[in-house]
Amino acid sequence: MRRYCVRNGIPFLSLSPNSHSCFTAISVRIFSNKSISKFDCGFNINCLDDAVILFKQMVTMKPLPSVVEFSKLFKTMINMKHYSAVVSLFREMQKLGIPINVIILNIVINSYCLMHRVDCAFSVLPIYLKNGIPFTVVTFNTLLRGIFAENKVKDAVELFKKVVREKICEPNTVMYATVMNGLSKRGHTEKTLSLLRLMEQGNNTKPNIINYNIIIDALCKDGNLDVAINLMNEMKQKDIPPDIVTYNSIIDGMCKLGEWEKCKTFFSEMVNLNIYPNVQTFTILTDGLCKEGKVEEAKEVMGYMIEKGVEPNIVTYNSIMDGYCLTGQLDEARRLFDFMINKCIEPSIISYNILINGYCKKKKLPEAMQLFCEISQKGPKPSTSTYSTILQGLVDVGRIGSAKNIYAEMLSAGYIPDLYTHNILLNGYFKYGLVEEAISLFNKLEKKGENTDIEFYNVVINGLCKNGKLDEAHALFEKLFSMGLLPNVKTYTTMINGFCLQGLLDEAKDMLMKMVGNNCYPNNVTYNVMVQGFLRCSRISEMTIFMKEMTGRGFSFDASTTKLLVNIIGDKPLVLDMIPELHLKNKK
DNA sequence: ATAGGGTTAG
Repeated sequence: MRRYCVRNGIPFLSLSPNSHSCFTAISVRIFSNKSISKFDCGFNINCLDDAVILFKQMVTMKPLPSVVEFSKLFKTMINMKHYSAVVSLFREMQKLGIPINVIILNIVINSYCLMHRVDCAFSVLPIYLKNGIPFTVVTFNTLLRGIFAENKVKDAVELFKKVVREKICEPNTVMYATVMNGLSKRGHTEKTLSLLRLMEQGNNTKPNIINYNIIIDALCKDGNLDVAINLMNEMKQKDIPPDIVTYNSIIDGMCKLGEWEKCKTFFSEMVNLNIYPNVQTFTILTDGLCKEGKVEEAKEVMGYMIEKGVEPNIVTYNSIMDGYCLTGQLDEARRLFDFMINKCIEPSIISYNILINGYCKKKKLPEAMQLFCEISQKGPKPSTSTYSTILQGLVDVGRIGSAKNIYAEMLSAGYIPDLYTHNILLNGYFKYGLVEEAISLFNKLEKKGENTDIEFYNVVINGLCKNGKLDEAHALFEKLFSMGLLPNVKTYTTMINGFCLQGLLDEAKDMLMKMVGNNCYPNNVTYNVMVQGFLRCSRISEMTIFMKEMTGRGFSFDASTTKLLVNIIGDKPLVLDMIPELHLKNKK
């Protein structure tokens, strides 16, 4: 029997079946992301070359290795992110007439999806038909994931409906989970919940713990903890006990609302149920505390977790470092950074990004730039986020020209800007009045038709409003619905503000009605924007009524409203007297 | 041998 063997990193065929250092093709052990110190523990594929060499050997073997071996190889290549190479090798297989099956085709589809080439993924479908290979639920599930990854929510939902309606395949819990996750991560919590309810009605697809966890996490991220906890109780009743993921989501939601007492309650509850907090649970706590500026308490949590035998990981340290940056303790952040290195925990690119961001937020651009240069010499490879962070820093100090240069540098270095990058740039262009530049970039990006989300449109709508192009902004807003993008509270608030700035109070009020009608509820910013609109138009009595509703719901005037009040009616005590609540707030 | 859930930075 022929066997594979590796010596000095070079794989070759061995005909010695009894050699201990050799493994059969079936038991080929392939390691990708984990680095392996010894070669004698199996067949290691550590780079693309290894994979290609192995492939070349495999295709010359007689008899040919089974398609299972090819699948394993391809999967390993996917783990190493060599997606396009998988496609090339697959083409090679086809050329050589090597038999294929549904699994290897699904893997090819996944490769295209991971390359963000859903269009190409679809072009694989005819190969199934030509070879008489039936699609499986995995085929469509992989496609759905790919479509969502390109933010094409509407297309994904359409495909899902088509699959169900035309009974192309029977959706299973995984497919529901994929669609639910795709929807929930893009703000469609309502639809995600509807899908859970739809699953409950069917006989074959009763929701499992993963389906519940997806919607619970989405609700928690929305701050809708009441509904999340109701669902958790529902799970318990249905004999699907919540697990560590469920509790971590709930605790994260509670932390972000600053509900520390409830955090503790759930923490105790999970421990009582023998679900032990893990490093993620504790990191949720350190992160939550740091985000509130309570870095010292976060450090106490870290001490506690170590006491309990749970080792902090890089995410934990990063969260605390970010806490230091947020509270302006940049030196402390830098100490911690060095501490990590001393503990042999290599700072990740995220650690660098946090520190760079810390400097940028303090407007210490030279320090930020220096760190940026440092990593290009040693340390982790900069990420798209690193560039975005620097861009944001430059935009914040008004250095649009430098930002443009860095952006160009980023492109020429082969980085693919993401939504954040473009949002920062567009926002910068609009903010400094480079409207032409902004619109031209927007048109270019929109023409590509992918990688846009609601935040992207929020930036553009806001920019148009602030630059006197309300009509264009409004038209874009209306277009969102036909694109399957759901305006969020920011979108509506931006439009309301746009109307208010032009004195179009009635349009602003209509928009407020519209958002509530679409199950999107005004937040503090929305209320403040409305109040400022009323103020600017001196519609004080309407404002008073509106304000009663606002304070009744627990919202209050923010700094910008107070400032406007001082400017407009600061010396008119008579008007102030008409607004008793405000009087109270100002005295506080 | 292929597809699904929770933590960090912009």
